[in-house]
Amino acid sequence: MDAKENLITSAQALLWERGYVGMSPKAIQQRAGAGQGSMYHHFSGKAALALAAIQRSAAEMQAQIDAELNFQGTALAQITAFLQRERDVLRGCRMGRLAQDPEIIALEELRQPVDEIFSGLQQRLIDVLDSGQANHEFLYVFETADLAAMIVSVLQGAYVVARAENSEVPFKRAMSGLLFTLGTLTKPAI
Amino acid sequence: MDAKENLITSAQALLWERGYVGMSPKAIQQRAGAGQGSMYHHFSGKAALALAAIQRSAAEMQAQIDAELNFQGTALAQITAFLQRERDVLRGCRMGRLAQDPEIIALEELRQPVDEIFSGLQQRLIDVLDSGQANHEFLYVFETADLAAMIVSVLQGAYVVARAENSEVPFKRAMSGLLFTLGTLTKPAI
DNA sequence: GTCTATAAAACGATAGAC
DNA sequence: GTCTATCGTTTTATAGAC
Repeated sequence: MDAKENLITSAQALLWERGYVGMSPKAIQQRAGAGQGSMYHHFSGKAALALAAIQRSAAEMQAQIDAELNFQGTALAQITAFLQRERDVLRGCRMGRLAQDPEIIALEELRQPVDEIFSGLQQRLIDVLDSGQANHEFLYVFETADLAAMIVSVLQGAYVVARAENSEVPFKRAMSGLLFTLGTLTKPAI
Repeated sequence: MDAKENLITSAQALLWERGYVGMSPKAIQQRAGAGQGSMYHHFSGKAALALAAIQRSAAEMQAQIDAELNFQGTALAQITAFLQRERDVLRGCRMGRLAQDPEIIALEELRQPVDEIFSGLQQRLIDVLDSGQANHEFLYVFETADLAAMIVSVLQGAYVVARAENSEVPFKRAMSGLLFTLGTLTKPAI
């Protein structure tokens, strides 16, 4: 087993569960099955290890997003598929979790990967919506950047509300509401 | 100055900024200008003080929501006014912040006030949307619970994305996108 | 009610042996 | 590379004087 790898995956899990503030070096080491010496040999400290873990998580998410929003089918079909993929709702979003952490937000280098995921996802959605506009899939001309920001926000907010209520129900409702409203943009009222 | 009051408002601020995990008794005391003895005289410990602070914050938010969604004007007008009120975007939502905290979610009594705020806000929005449906303000018949969950989620998620990008821009875009889509539900395509 | 003293454990890291 | 020992600080209290 590669201790350095174990430390990174361990930190990834703890950042997801407890955030930067709630993650201690000791907890990382125990979960990784590594000692103090090992951790401080591979990383200069908690911040450096967290950076490696965040970058890894960001890369994993980016790969998933790239695979999902792949420009096949209509804009609505792509976005629907993206929104309906299986998610561990009550666990929340790895990146959204970090956006709430005061230390992540305070340290530019830790916030940057989080920023890039959200900026990149929005741009991807803008591209999809723009192609939908070009193909006249929508009944309206709209600011695609606004719709993209709204879609990402529904997803992030639905995780938040689900955790608050300790239930997947509000998440599913928010997705249904979003898919309904997006649907009305493509077909006229009855 | 009432030390007990100072301790509660101090804990409210720290919960907002740093969450339960990131808030230490010492920090609460310093911000409140109170000593150890004072805090432990008024509260049995960190959890008890946090509960008082969360309940206070929840009550304040509930009062604000009640004042804002007050059944005057059309459903769209009420929701628009609610969404457009001034917000300290980069500070985020007090309650949404707590929903991400592992210790808040783990302790039923700490999560409950957070749950109630979100459940209550959704119910309020459902009532507003139902009255809009009854008055035939919309072009569509839809599941008002789904739309309510979506609206609350956009708001919560927009805070998250704004913090991730350290910018109010995505928040404003999400609001614009939401108001546009809600608008299309009330008037036909051109 | 508030103060100061005390304390066991955890935090975040360093040092040096192996 | 990993281990153990050590370190100063912070955490989350408790105890008892005032």
